[in-house]
Amino acid sequence: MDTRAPAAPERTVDIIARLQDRLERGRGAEIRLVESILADPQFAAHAPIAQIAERAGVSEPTITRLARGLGFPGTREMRFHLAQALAIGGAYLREPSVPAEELPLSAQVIAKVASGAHAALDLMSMGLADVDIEGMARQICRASQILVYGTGGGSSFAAVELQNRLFRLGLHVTAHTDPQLQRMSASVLEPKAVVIGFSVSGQAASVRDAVTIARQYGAKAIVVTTPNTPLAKAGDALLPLTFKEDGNLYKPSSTRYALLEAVDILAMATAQTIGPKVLESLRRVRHSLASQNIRNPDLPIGD
Amino acid sequence: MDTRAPAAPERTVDIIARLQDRLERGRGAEIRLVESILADPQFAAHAPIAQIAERAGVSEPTITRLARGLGFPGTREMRFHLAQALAIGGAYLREPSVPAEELPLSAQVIAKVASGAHAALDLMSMGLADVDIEGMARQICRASQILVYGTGGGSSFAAVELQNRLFRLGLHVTAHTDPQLQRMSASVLEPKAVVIGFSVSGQAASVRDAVTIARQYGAKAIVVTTPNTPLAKAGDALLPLTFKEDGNLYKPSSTRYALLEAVDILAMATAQTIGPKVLESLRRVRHSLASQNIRNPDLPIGD
DNA sequence: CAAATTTCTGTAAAAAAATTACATCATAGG
DNA sequence: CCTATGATGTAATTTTTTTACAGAAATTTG
Repeated sequence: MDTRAPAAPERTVDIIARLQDRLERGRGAEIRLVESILADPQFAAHAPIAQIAERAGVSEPTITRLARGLGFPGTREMRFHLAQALAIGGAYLREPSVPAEELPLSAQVIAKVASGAHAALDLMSMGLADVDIEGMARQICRASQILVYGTGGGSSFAAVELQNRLFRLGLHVTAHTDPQLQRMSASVLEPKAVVIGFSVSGQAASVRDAVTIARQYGAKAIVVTTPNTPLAKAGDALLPLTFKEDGNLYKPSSTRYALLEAVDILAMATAQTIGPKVLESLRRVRHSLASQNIRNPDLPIGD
Repeated sequence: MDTRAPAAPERTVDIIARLQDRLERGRGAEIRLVESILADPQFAAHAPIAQIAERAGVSEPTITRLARGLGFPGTREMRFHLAQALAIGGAYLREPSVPAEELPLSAQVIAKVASGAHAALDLMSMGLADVDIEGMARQICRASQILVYGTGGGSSFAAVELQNRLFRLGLHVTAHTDPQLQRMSASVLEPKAVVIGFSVSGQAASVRDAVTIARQYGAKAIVVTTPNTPLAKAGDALLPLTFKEDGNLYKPSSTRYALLEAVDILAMATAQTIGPKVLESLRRVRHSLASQNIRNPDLPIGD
């Protein structure tokens, strides 16, 4: 029997992304198979394995092996996930194969934006596999004060958003998007402060300076940025930002979705580390809003 | 052999509705089976037929018969449609394929955030099928002035973000997150202005007021909000916000991803409507940043 | 550069799953 | 109360999937 344990599946990433990933890594027969599945996923989702194998020019066991390789227990599970991906992402599958010109403009725009966003999230998730997020969360919730830095469209947005998420947890957090304020605030830190620096490019000088200054005064620095950049090297702990721009100039950068994911992951991990007592803080935030005009408890906190 | 031609499948009606229909019409064993499938469609969509039969307390052929009765050639097809229906219904959206308890905390957090984000995007995309985004884009790019309103965490974030995206296109756009400024600015609009109002709840009084005031002065109003809410009724054109909160209190609301998608769709559609001359505006924005420290042309504009 | 080892991949056999054929049982109509 | 129709289960059959194994290809090592 083949006793290799199935490779750890990339559990958070959708099946199409995983299949595309295999195109790079895989070998002969598997590549033919994956190409064939991606070329007509609809077919692969219903057809018996024998027919899929025939079309792809591979043997039947290769299909079972692919399913296992992707982390599924068998082909039935792989089919299930393929069917779901098709239902959802008809648009975002195989961008090039759909002659975009034939669709109405609205549908094209939706497809482009959604596929870019999904792809950005998937890529980001994949790069996070070996990151010690728990450790970062522990540092954040032990900090006496938290300063978040980010400059420029995407990064300042992420910094502000992280401030919004962390203050709800009852933490002392301040975001600075102004370069001067970043350097200034870093030089008057409390002891046991933690700073968090965002920069997509990893080049933002003010953020790097602020991080460096903060560390000189004994603060810990978490940086959310592209690996092997000046900022990445300046921090204590790196949350790597993985992204790929698609060069569509009309479409806003999908990297913002990856940044938002990074923010949410830090915020959620911190909330869980603090534990149930954050629920009280969240309840109070909600309560203060309830006095306004928002009654539905299913709505997100704060509109 | 059973020579009855399979009944023509009701392609227009989804499988869940058809199953519910069977509950009325059907007989003993079939009813038990359908009840069992509807109780846990997840399971029915991937379990082997033998297990489904056992749970429902029916024999295996009954399942094949049900599938035929619904108009499918066999159980494989029924499974396929069930999986798709589940995906669309949002009951199951890119859940990790492995029980969460076995994963380390970090991986759980990543999985929760990522699957929530994917789900929010998918749900949003689906609700956009019949929306006249082109029309909205035309109005935006013809406007003499654009005012964007949003109050509260998610909605103000979206308003500011849309401002960021539209000013890059060379448009005259201002976002207001302050309730007083919203009402005030709406009452001093230029002729041929367009206002865009964001509210997740659809209840935000200041946004609704501003939209109403703006329309009294002849401006067109696009609203991005939940259908059938006060704000939705107050606008000229609705970009419907479709979302479902999952009740995980530790996780930041995934609805922000849907808002970001709405922003990007409006921005991209507008950019395309304006056409190639926006590229010049975008180039200038980039150029002004290049004088700073950012050299890599693959990076998103503005970090 | 050849030998050895590891990794792929197909064939064929086995196991599992789904379907068919048929017998039985229940039920509605006479 | 019997008969006829249709529903349901059992068992046999067919189809589909998976496993086991062996040969081929690729990679590493001496």
